[in-house]
Amino acid sequence: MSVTLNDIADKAGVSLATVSLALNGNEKVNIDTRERIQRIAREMNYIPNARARALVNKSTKTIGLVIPEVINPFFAELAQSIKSYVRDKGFNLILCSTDYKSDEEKRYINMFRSGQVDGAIFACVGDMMAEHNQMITQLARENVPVVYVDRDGVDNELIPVIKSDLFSAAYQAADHLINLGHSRIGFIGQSQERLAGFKKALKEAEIEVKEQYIFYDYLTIEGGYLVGKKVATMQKMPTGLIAINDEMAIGIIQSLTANGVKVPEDVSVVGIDNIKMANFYNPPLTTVDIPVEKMGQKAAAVLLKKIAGYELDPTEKYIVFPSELIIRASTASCGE
Amino acid sequence: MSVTLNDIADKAGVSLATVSLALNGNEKVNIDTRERIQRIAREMNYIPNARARALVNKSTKTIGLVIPEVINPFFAELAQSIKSYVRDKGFNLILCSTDYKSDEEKRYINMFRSGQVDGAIFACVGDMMAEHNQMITQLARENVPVVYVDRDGVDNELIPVIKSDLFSAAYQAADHLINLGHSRIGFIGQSQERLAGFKKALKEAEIEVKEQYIFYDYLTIEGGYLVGKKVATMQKMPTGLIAINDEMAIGIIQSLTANGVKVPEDVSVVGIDNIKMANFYNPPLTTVDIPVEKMGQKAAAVLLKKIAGYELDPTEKYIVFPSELIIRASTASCGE
DNA sequence: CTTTCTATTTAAAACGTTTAAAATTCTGAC
DNA sequence: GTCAGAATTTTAAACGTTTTAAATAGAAAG
Repeated sequence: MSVTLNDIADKAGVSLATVSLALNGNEKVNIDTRERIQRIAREMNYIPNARARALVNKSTKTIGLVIPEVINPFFAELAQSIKSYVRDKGFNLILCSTDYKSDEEKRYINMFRSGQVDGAIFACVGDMMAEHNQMITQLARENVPVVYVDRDGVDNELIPVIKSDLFSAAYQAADHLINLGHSRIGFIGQSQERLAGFKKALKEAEIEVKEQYIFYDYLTIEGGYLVGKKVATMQKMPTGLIAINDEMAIGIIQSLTANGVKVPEDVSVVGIDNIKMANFYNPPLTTVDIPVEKMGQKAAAVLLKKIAGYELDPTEKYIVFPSELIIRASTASCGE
Repeated sequence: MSVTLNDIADKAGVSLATVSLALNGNEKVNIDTRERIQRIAREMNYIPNARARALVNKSTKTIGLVIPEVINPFFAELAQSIKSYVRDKGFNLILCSTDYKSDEEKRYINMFRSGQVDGAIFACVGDMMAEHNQMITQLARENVPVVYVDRDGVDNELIPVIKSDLFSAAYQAADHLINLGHSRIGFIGQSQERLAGFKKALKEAEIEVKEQYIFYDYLTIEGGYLVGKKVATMQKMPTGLIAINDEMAIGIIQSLTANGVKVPEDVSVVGIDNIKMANFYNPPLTTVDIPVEKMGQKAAAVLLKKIAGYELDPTEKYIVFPSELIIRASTASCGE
């Protein structure tokens, strides 16, 4: 159907090898022949067959990105930045969203094992069952380059980690609320590391951590909405709330407002991530900025370096990006 | 490095062909041999090489999705729904975002021509230069299955179209504002079809279309923000505004609010798309629902049908999904 | 013990490239 | 005109599967 090297060879009256060499710009083939072949190839509208190339080069020029979902703006931005980076280097991105299902993740891992990609980035969150991590480690042992984003691994030598400072992000958020005079502060999310940062800040301020102010709902807008509902019906509401991501924060604010609780007058809410919408929400969201774009770029750079076969610098095996508090209008001094 | 059919053949003491047949569950190979080979393959941790398979099967079990950007929730949802659908059928999704650049789109088209995917969905918006459409048509002629989403093509026989009723969406939005008593109505966006729907509604109500109320900014939150700024400084503001997508609507509301113009008291704003955030925004956004998820599924279904080599039903060559007005709190009766 | 089927296995080609090594052609020097 | 060496071209293997056609083994029947 489509034009092959052989077709060109026939038309040009040379061997297939010469054509291949010529089209790859090999200096060994005579300049006249080379240009003639290139012209003929152009005329015949030749496009090299990627599948055949992949087989012999042992490379598909494609990398896999595993995330829980695309709808989540944090991961969308991550995907965007990784895509831009790798594309500049001639790679494509296979988007692998798991919908938080471990079976999906396993399927992707097996796909990666089959050589369909040259490397992979895992940016999944949530409770990582041992089995996944083992499978991913196994994958890496089979010499498929892998990097983790915002997810800790067992062996950074094998799988480098690029992450944000989860601990500090939560600490900064809590610290901000404490400085505003809040003492009944809640936390919503499932991240151990962030919870630890939160607790540290409270402890330093000698504020007791109240279990009833800690929620473990889904990390979505809807999850946040549910939490807001619960909070609104408490006899003694917290006056400050920290959500593990901006989407939840928005859901919380929305349901608080719907239930007659004013933000920030009655309750202050802080998000984490600083997604684009945070700045455009009503009220504009106080949040902790995570440099997703930079993280994505770095993760991509490290992955491509591994794919190219270079040794990583020791500093590239575990990179932590700092977070930054962004004060907007969803937080205010404690009114009590 | 990794285990091949040959390795298994050696260990099992049979030929490579037998192994291949056995692992594919071919009934011709003796049940005992078959099970023995399967066991050995399992023990050796065998995974078939996707690259080799792709070459001989002339299929990568991968499809390409071209969209302007992932960050845009509309396209994120589209991507999500297409991904889920095709994955159930054993395909993977290569995410191709163009950042609205035509060169990027061309690069992707060439990649598709090289056989890196089994088919492609183009969901790009904006001004489609003739050159792209020609290249895509050419791609389709070379027997790469292609479908368009929300984008018209020249030849639906060659490239089926799955779209929402762009015209009616704008008509419904305008009609809603008119019913609320508005007569100074603005329109923001770059879609000819939608603009036509908008104009039709005004014409039916015998309202004049004012050029100064029509804006052609970027289809992003920031674009909306700029429009809002412009509107807020007009001596005679429109009292109703229709944005081509919800993100712009949100940007508009945000800048209007920041400039002391109240929504919906002073100005009513209608979006289009009904993204998740629309329901959680403050105020909740009146918008026109586009059934993205269904559209994505349908597009995927049609594409896979083409890939499988089936003829499409005549009804599958041009499918229009209806839109639905969702009234929330960003619109109100005209106060004047 | 042939013969004829059937059941099972295998050899070999094909997919479309890349590339190392071998073969050929060309050059200039003697 | 020969020869060494360089320049150019070609042969052939390799990548790891799938699949068709051919080969072999086994069983049943005469």
